[in-house]
Amino acid sequence: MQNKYLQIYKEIADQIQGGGFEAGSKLPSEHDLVEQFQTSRETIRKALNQLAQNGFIQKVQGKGSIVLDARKFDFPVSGLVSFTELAGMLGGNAVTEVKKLELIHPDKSLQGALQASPESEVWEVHRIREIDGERIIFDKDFFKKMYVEQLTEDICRGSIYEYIEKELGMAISFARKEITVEAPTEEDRGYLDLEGYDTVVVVKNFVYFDDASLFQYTESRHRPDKFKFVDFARRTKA
Amino acid sequence: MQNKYLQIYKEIADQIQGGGFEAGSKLPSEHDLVEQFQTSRETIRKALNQLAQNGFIQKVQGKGSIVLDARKFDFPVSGLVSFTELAGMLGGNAVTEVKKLELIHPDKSLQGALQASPESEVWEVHRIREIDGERIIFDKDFFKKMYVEQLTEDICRGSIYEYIEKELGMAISFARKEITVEAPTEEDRGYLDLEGYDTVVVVKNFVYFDDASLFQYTESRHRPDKFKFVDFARRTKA
DNA sequence: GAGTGGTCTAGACCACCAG
DNA sequence: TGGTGGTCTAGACCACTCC
Repeated sequence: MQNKYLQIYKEIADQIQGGGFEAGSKLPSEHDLVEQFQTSRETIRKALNQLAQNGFIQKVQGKGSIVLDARKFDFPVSGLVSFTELAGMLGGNAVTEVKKLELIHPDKSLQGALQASPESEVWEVHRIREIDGERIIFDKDFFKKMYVEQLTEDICRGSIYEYIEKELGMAISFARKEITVEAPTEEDRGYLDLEGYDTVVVVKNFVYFDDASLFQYTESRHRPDKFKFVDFARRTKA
Repeated sequence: MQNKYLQIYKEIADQIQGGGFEAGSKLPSEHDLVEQFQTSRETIRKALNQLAQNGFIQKVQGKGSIVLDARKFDFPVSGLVSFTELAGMLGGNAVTEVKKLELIHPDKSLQGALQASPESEVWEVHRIREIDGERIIFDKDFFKKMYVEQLTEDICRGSIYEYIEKELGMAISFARKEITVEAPTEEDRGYLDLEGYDTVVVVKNFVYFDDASLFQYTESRHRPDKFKFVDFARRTKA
């Protein structure tokens, strides 16, 4: 165990999710929590700030911390509903098919997106995501080879993300997403079961490491009817 | 003037945006900043955490704070590219047309979305957003009347948001967004210049006040080719 | 080992909300 | 007026990076 404020965060978060605190009621005051957890007030405040950022409570000056209804928001609190979550929601079976797995030299536009030189090597991965036999999502990933030496079809069938964090021990720090709607390319038509839809939802993802270096560029191309994105934006104070 | 850490945040943010710090270089250490601003380290750290959250810097333990290239990201850092920003980007003229402005009693689905009783009164506002004569966005807004007594066409032609924060002095605290793609309704076809597109991008917005009460529900329905959403997600530590 | 950011403390004063 | 959260301080120790 470590990180006292994270322990406190987890304990309170569990209590809220488990119904230990009623939605709409108030948390004990920071002063009370200091006594309860035998710690300093700033540490309690760090835990409460995490709770507020993650949608568990809402802090109101002069009044207290109001417990929000965490269950009202079908998870995740924020972010793209991922392929496996989507499959779970729809109750279907999820299959990933790797269509391409090659080392390439980046072209002009990719050099810009990845901040890579023309001579550098880049993994290009194409994956099709199927649910109940329907090809719903076409994922195009580009990784700098200097960060990921080996990439196999097996790894690609799972979550490349997870592989990198767990196996390679590199911390993915933040990501910038852009969502637009475009006309399908020939590639899209070949890969996806578009069923008459003449648009695809394109999610462009720029993923960075902890040291601020750009690591991955991904395009996720979705059939429009199966797409859902959820964002829980919050004005945070420090 | 107040809030020392916000002043420090602004000063450093301005320097980064003005090119005073090279992208990729490092900020002075927290220790140095303590001396420079004659304050305590925790205050400096609050300012730096804000900078990190807003995409100006990236903190790396044991190394320092790396300056990111703020200009690389066309603004805003995060969030829906709003109507007026969109108009600015496209260089066109923006016009808002108010199609409906009425007090209604919420139906079943709206009662759920707004957490309102059937007897309560709710403002319903329909607005069409035009750029260069093309009707691009159809905004459907619902406000609880208990929060906003008066609403005029004039107010609706501008930003209702801004009106509430500035005039009514209520602090809007956080919002939950859901983005999906749907087939256009008859209403959409009547209001928007869809030009053959057979989808609309639907952004559902749930807006809350500081005291965690739900205040507004909005549906923003976009012609797909003019839609863009940007999200700058970040793993934050406290 | 020197320097960096990450956590934690114990106390202070302020701004805001309620009765 | 008493209780709440918001800011700020000065110091301590730890974990990590780099030489």
